[in-house]
Amino acid sequence: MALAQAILAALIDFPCSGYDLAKRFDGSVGFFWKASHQQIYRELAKLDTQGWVNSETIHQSSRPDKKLYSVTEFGQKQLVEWIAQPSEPTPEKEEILVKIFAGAHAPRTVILAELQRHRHAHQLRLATYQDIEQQYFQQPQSLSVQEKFQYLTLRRGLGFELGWLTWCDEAIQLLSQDTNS
Amino acid sequence: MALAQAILAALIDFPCSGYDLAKRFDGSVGFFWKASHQQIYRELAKLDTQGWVNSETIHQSSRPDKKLYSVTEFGQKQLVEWIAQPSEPTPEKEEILVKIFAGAHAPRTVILAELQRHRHAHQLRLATYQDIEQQYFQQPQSLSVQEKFQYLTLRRGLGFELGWLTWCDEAIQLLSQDTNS
DNA sequence: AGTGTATATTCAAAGAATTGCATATGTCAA
DNA sequence: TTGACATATGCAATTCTTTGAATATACACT
Repeated sequence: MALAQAILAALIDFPCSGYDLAKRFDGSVGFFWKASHQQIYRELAKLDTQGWVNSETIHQSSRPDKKLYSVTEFGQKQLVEWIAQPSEPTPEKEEILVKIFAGAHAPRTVILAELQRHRHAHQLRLATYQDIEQQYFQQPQSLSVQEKFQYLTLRRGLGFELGWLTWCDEAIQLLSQDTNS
Repeated sequence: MALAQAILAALIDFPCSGYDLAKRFDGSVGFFWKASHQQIYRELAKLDTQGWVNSETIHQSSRPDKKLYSVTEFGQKQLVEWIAQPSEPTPEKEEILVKIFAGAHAPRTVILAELQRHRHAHQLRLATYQDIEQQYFQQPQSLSVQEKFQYLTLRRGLGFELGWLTWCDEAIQLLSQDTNS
């Protein structure tokens, strides 16, 4: 499973606590690997016992104590080895496509409403990604190595959302033509 | 979980056995909802006890007996109700993007090789989808209702694969420019 | 004084998925 | 006749994920 590696990838440049990691997952890694805070805490504990990360308890006066996690050399080695192992494209699991597949058995209005909802959701995400692109990635040629890789994940996000948007429009158009079923 | 609904959707027009369903999942529904045969058998048994499907044991002389499953009226009602419930876009889980996110820590050649592998995989899938489009969906305007919905799932598949292909090319191009790290 | 929010971690139970195995029968080719 | 392959279904063990909590501190607002 790639959760361990997603955590290592997020932690490697910026050591932080489980709580911070969970928040970080909402903003960057989470765009392509979602994880709840429970998942993250459990995985961190496991990585700790395996020696892939180190933890250091930080006593805080104004807040609850926290554990600061950082990737060990061994952990980094494991991450690089995992990257080198060939992997298949992750199998798709798309609820909306299951709905469309069975769409002939539901009222047309229901299908169209659901398509509109999705269109809207993807529109919002697209706008978010476009904002990030505007703010941080104006000149793709002059990016640092780190930034180039981050830029590429953002580009994939943009492509995803644009693709969904285009498809939603196509679907709405095709299904609005006739009114039967 | 949408596995139950994916099974209903696949079964509703063509009643069949678990074995046939598993094969069917490889060819159509499986493009957007993967499931192993164990998953399918277990879920069918559950749907049977819940009354969402009926099963009829067919004795075969030349082959092992099989159970023919068909969706009940109650099952169909459940499916339509599920379709009407708003759902969020399925959270992404993409290993290759985790790899790219951590890409600065791995040798550039490894990253490029992995991108090439993915490019190839998506190329193959795109070709498959294009073949299906050529064979069955020449005139999108004159499709039956059933076919329209199937066509739309195919269109999403085409968009997916084309999007991946475009991104792989962009990534390979950007990462080939310099050779550091 | 009470309510809400942010920080910070963890447990327990249930549900889902994966992996590997086990069991049959029949056909076809080497 | 042996081995591989297609048909056909299922169990068991493990792992992974999800859901719903519980616990604790501190600050800000009303």
